[in-house]
Amino acid sequence: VKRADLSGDPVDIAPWLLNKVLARGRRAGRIVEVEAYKGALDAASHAYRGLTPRTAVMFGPAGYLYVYFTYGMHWCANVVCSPEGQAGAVLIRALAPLRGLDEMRAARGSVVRRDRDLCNGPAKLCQALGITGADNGTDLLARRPRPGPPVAPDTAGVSGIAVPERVRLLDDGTPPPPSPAQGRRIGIRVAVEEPWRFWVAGEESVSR
DNA sequence: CTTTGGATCGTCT
DNA sequence: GACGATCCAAAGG
Repeated sequence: VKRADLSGDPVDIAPWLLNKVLARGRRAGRIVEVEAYKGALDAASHAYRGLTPRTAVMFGPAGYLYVYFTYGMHWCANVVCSPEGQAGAVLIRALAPLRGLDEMRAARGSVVRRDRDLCNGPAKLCQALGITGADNGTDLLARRPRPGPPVAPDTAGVSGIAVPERVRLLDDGTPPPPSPAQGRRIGIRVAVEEPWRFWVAGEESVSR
């Protein structure tokens, strides 16, 4: 994935992101459901009211991860797609699990029975991949994990040097669906009518 | 399968 | 001080 491909109108970028891969360490899933948020042009966007500490990442360059906390307990992840000073983003709403299902299941808890329930929601996929506020501002296009200060036992490699598993956006060659399903966004109170949600038709891992 | 209500806290007014 | 780009358990069909 190239940064230029992610810089533009979120409504165009969103369907383009379908069938790309979101990965962290061994865990990976195919993006099957997204929503576009058009920043200053979109009353439902967190960036609608302008630059705040929370929304700062959205005002930066494209290809970075915007993570926010909601409902007092959940994290959700967005791909920033900002052409020149705009603050657009695409919310990742669901993944079809590809690899590291065992780690996902461990991270999600024993509640989950079916594989399709591991990542079929914006907060569920963050839980499955271990995405939290600590990942806000991550460059999704960075080639390699850079050595970081935090040396946690569970992330330390054989060498003893911490190798944080960073969230990445990958293209495994699967093209976006030629004609994705499209409809209204979910869970918002304003700009409800805009058809800026896109998903892979017939995919079972799309959110309920 | 669907519907309903509770949990819980960062963020901005 | 109000509310949210949600999830889950419980209960009913």
